[in-house]
Amino acid sequence: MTSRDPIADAAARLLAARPTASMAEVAAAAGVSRATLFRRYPSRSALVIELSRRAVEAYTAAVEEARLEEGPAADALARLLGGLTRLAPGYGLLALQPIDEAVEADLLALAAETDDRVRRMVHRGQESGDLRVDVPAEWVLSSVTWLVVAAADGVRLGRLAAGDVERLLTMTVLDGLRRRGASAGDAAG
Amino acid sequence: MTSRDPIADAAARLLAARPTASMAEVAAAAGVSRATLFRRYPSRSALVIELSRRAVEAYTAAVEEARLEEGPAADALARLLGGLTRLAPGYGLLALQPIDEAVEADLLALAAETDDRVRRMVHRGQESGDLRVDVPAEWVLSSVTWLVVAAADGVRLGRLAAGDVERLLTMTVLDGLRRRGASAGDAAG
DNA sequence: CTCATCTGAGACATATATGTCTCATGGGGA
DNA sequence: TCCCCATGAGACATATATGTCTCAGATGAG
Repeated sequence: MTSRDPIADAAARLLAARPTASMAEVAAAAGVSRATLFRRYPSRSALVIELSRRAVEAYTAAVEEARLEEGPAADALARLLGGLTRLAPGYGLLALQPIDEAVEADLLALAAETDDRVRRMVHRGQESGDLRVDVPAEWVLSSVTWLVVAAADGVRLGRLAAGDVERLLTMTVLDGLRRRGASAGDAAG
Repeated sequence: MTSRDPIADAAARLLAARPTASMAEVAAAAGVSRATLFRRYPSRSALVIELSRRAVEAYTAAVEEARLEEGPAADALARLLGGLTRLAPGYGLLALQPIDEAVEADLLALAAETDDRVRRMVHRGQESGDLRVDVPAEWVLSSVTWLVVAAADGVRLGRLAAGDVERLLTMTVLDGLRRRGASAGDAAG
């Protein structure tokens, strides 16, 4: 996950994994001094807002790139998982940072449009027989979001190989959500 | 999730959902004053250690109650999910609290024995043909752990009904991890 | 070589959180 | 009714974190 701002990237990774980290620790993780961090971001709150904005943008971009309206829903879901797997190490648990409520409301509103695209993909998959109908789109959204965090955490702890997680995720999520009887590669049940 | 100590229960729930909450906020959530909280737990660190100990104990008890050595592994996994679903609201993200490294090492060692029981259940399920063999036990452990957190989070946010989550989890996790061709209730593929 | 820009280090002020202590109050048991 | 225990509230001290500022040094461009 790359961005134009290595300080923001390092900060996001640290705060995603360690929500209670101080600004001194964030600066150290970013390889700069506290003074430089504060030159770039005037407060911890400003930093968290910026990182949260980037997280929502990255999520929206990943959903865009997954082209959820194209092809079988299962394939679209696989593409989505690929994109989100790349985001999770840097953004996964950032939502745990305290943030101004008005800003949070704005960000949630932005993310809501993107969430809706995912829901619509789930619904069309259920209508086409591609995805199981006994699972609400809400659960698909939640489980996908948290499983990419699980994958990132497993890699961070050295329990999973980074090269394996996308395949594992895709396999297990698809088999958990696909309609019974459908298999990988099938377009019909 | 009930315990003999309502202060500890409330503290665990708050810190699981909001890792950056202060002791004042913990006290408020527990319905006691800061003075009383400090009478019961001499420091934030002491509180976090106690809550972490309880989390590991509860995890161990849930794995014990799931009787992972009995019956088909898929059934054992379903029982485990049921037990862990009840734990997640109170303990899910508690691991994000900073804790003394020596204490953490002790707790990890305790949890490791319980983790091994889960791994053994996965292995015997793979040997018996009950669970898919292309997914490492590590991923089973990770995904189960984080999906129960996802379920708890979904309920907390009002997106999922508490009564539904165990069924949704069990269905989707089992279908994601079961060997291809096996179905609910089957003992053979 | 000079100058502008950026940075790190550390001092300092402020804010917040933690932890301690004291006193008044309330509840329950004898 | 009395006494003991537990509690809340708030004051206070200490620690930690945040945020600001200044100065020296390094780097790169002209």
